[in-house]
Amino acid sequence: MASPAGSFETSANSTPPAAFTFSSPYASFSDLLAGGGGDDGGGGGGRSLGRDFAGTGGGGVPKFKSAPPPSLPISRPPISPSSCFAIPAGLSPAELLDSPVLLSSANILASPTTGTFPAQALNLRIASAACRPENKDGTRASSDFSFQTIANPRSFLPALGALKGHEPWKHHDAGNHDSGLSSMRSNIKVEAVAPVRTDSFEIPTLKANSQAGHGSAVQTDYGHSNQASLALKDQRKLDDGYNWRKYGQKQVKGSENPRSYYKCTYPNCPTKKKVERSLDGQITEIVYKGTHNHPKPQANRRSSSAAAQAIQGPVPSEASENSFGGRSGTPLDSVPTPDDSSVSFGDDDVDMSSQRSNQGGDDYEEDEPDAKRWKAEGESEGLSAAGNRTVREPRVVVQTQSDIDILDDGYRWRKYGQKVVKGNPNPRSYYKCTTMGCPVRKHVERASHDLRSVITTYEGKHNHDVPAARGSGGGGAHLLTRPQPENNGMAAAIRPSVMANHANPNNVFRGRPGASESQAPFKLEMLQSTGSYGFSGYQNSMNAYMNQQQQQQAQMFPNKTKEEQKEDSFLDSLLC
DNA sequence: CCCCTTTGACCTGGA
DNA sequence: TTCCAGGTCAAAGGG
Repeated sequence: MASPAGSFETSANSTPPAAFTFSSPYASFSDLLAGGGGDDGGGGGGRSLGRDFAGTGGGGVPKFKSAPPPSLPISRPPISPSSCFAIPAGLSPAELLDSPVLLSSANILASPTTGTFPAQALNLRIASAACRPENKDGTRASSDFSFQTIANPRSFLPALGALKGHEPWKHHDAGNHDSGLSSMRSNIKVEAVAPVRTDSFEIPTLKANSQAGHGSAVQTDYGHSNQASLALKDQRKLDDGYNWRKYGQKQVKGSENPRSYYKCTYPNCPTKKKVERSLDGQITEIVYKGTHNHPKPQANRRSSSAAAQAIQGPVPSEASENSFGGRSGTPLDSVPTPDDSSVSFGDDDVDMSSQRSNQGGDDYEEDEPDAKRWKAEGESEGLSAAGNRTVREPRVVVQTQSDIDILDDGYRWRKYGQKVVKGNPNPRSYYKCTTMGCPVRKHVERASHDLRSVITTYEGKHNHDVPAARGSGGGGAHLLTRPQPENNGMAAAIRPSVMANHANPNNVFRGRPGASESQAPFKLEMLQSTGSYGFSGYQNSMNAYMNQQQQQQAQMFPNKTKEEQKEDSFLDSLLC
């Protein structure tokens, strides 16, 4: 099966789907609204949801697979990472990635939900691609985009810790006390410490329209693409601080890359990971499953990672507090890095594992993104209050690439996995609602035929209100992730698809027309012409609702609010 | 001897 | 019911 990056690369190199272009027809989100996403190369015009899904089903996949291994257009190495990525002091690259700076172009396939690039897969694949031999014709594929990378993202950790790691425990304790729900899940919130976002250091940017305009000196070169660094990176990717035992390997259909299966060797630790390597040995994908229920092993562990650590060198101390309550043994272990996959996915490491262990589940892996697992979870979770029992009823939202910004549906999501599923070469990002005790998950993937279309499937019902919008005051950095009233009609259109199922009796949307249609998909047309669907009126309710929620949140999470305000103002300052 | 990888067979769930 | 694909098991072998 094609890997996410494989798809990305292929898309870039091979004949793209008709609907996929790298030169965005939309200068802005509002342009998209005006354009309606219909003039995207002839394939998208007036395209219906059904058509999109029909397209997703598979026809293109085999073609995808059959295509020769593409080479990613990479600008010429070597470029110093520092030269290709100038980040103001104190700025987390992760935040940068969430900022409109990197989302100004609709061409960039950022995470549909967070606006963050799927760097986990992306950077790995990019790294792989960078080392890939040239095309048969002796050239690297030309393209209008290139990738850059930060070879040693740890250099940004101080900023990361300063920005994102402040008071992580306090932050979550607040939430913990606030709920009578499971105490386990709420214990740790790693989003501020090692969220998926933090793995997004290596990012694609468009050569042609690199985010100038936003004051961020983002260049577009693939720095540190030499084999040595990549070898080290690969080593680190596998060597994420935990000890793994390989228990299987398979040749996955549709992909020339063998997939290896690893288990964490720690007793009773349910964590597994899949590692896919390209033929040249480069890691192309790492997918984590489950979460560690233990701290990382000490530095003197037997694994070869010691060597990597020696090379890595020490890391800021604040980062070490971010791992397992600061009990982490080594700097390396404790630092979330883009390459430290276990950490990047490991925001679940803590909360989920504790929950699991407390529940006495041995190999129960809540993070299993598969439908199977979800089903099992739905059966076993039972969940909190009666009436809140999870009903895994997929709801699907199709959005265009340019709608990435509105995929923030108001809830806060934590990415816990990613997987390439059959029928779609694009990776499916798995997210779960960060509100403790909330069973809702969603997975997001791009349509196989129209990379600008994003399919979001919601599972379960939120048992809480929509959290207060971060930076709702209009901070620049959140303009995209937190849509503003002028252009967030689609965001509002998305949100109720979740909220409609609220168990909260105070949910102001209870009476919203169509609220009972919990499974009714929001179609592309709905997203593109909100007015015709009466969402403009809904927006008013939405705004009112958000205000209400913000007030509540301000009372419930004063620290959090301050914290986020700090973040917002900080990010705002970067955009000035 | 221990730990790890390899690898073919087996299991399971979905179509 | 059958087929298929993904995931897992476990024996064998190597370092």
